[in-house]
Amino acid sequence: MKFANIIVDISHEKLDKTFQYMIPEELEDQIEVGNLVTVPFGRGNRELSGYVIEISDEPAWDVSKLKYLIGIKEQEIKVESVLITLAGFIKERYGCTMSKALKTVIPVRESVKDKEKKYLRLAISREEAAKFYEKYSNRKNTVTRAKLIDELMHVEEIEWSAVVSKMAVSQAVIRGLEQAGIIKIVRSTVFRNPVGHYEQDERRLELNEEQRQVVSGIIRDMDEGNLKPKLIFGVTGSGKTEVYMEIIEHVIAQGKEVIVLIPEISLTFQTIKRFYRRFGDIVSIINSKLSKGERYDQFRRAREGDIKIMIGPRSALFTPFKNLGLIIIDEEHEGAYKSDSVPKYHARDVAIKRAQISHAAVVLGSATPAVSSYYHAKKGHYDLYTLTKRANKLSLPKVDIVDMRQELESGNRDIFSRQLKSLINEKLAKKEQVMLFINRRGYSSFISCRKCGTAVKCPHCDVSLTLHKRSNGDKLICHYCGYQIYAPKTCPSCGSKYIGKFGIGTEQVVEKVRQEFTEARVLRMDFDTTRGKGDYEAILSSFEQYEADILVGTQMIVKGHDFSNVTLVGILAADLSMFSSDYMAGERTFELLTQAAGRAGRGEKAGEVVIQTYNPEENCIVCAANQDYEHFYKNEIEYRELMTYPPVYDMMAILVTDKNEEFADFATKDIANRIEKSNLEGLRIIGPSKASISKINDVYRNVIYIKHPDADILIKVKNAILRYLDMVDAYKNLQIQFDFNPMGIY
DNA sequence: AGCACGCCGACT
DNA sequence: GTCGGCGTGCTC
Repeated sequence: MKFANIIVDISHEKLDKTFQYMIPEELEDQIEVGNLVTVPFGRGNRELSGYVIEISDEPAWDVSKLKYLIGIKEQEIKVESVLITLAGFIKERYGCTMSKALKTVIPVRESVKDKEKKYLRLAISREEAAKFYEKYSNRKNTVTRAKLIDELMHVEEIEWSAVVSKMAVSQAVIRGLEQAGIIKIVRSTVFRNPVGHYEQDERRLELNEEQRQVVSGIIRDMDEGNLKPKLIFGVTGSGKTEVYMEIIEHVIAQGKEVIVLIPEISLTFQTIKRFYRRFGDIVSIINSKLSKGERYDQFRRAREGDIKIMIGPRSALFTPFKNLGLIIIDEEHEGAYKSDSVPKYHARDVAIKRAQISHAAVVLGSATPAVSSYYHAKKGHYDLYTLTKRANKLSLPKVDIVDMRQELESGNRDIFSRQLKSLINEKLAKKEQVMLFINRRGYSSFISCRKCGTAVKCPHCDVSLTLHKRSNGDKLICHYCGYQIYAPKTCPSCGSKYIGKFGIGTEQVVEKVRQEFTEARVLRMDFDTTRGKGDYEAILSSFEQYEADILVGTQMIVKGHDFSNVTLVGILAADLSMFSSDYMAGERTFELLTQAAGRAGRGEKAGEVVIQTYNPEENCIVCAANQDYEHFYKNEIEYRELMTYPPVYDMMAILVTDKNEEFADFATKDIANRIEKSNLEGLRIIGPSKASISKINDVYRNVIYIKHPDADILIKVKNAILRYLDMVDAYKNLQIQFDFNPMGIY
């Protein structure tokens, strides 16, 4: 007798566990992990479907209470079984429930109505049709019938909609011919193709020597069965995409499939077009703008072998390819690869896992590799390939660091340094464009009292409210819970009139730019101005077409867009993201600055970059200015080693939240004590402490960090905590969340 | 989630 | 005495 552990296909917390069923003898050798099966469930034995996630020889439950599963719903399991194994990995490592993990991994079978396409065909032989054609064309009132038959005799099959719209044949005619048995209507489900159609274009760029070496090296590794992840460290403009395409071509030629991950933000029309041109219809994309139905279609096309290359963000990782050969992660350092909702998985780790299961290769690419990736490459866990030459022979921009403390000392209290100001004027005069980048994260514009110093905070969250200009009166909005009030005129805590906005946001920068450079046309790009569907592209293309002189924006302006006429990039405040005690702040700042600086001088004209900062000696800023990754890395990894932070140690954040502050505190302490008592060698515990945002939406947040060089130990601790919480009744409703190697600090 | 069971009030 | 209101708890 064999037993199957099954996750039932219902999304509810209470059912979020496995249920064990007996496997009928006749199904015993058919059932595998990954099978979709039907089971009797509950008192009424209603039939539910569920996934088999484990098969065992021993019952884990009172046998008299076990039922037999009914049958296998779908034979097609190979892909699902890979994905379910992947879900198991996600559940285990990132600490979520199995059904949550399954839901991220397997596309929900929505009630998707396939778009039906109707085609017309002849129902009779061509010779017979010719007779009818004769007959109809000789009559006066049946010319359209004749026309349609004639067409069908030549092309065999026409789309219904084309017949009606282009040939101006009415429905009555079609129906008449159908009833006469001359034509038939063929229905077929068509998959929605979000890309549209492109001509394949055989022209390709000639690879340079360096690119060729990387390509042949990686291909050789793959063919020899060395499936260690490959990291391509290629400077901006070194032609990584060309390298990817060569490797992809090799994999496709072997009859295998490819997943290409790119950060959502750089999923631009150009990128897609490039892939489409090279590989044609076997390419598809998914992105967050696709509807669930469209997305499901794409996955189904992949599973049915219609497409071989899937391009998309994080979630493209779960494309149900049956014979996956390669996963490429472009811009692998991007924070977007880490999910910010549960399960908080990192696409890089999950990709490596999936590749391992399917014996596929993983290629990571970046101009500024994540510290952890470079660390793994140096340790020999990844194979390192480098591209040092800029394929298009552009020179690096000239970067200056301006010490804003000195500006202040010499009496300039403006947000623009004198140098930046004069450079902007210079560029404007030359009819060149300028990008101004403001790092709004962690320093948005809030209102505070000059007298008592308190900032106006959200009553439900432990954050300052952010000022938003509105025509009907300025508002203060909480970015976490959405709470909003009209901006007060006096300080709510001391009543002082000296209350005002503090800090800078994009809106203020635009205002200041308009004051300072009255002639300049200014565009703003941030979260607020890109909410609509095509907003993002609209702003970029408008700037591209020189409809503005200055583009002011947040992080999103620095990612991957090349404007040939931009010759100056101003980084208004480089250090704003470094105020926190966040161990990744340096890495993020370095990446951001390097990327921002890289936006200048992408055309023929040389570029200039001004970095304004209050910490001009800070390592990440100096290295970013010099475009010196190696030096930055060396410094950063020393710090991580010293502090035993990832990637040197693995780290798990344990977030404990509850509406009742005392209870949350008590529970967190209790959990921390349990961990401490376990006395695991080498385990380091930080906390318990309040999260840096200690309250969101009236829920109190505490955090504990545990660190250990071995990720498996952390996972064991996590599982022990979960078991403990399950045992204690008082913790039944306690919310606990895990984050493995978090991208920052809570 | 969905269904049975159960413990109350208002009906034939 | 019975029908059905929804509140509660379980589902291998």
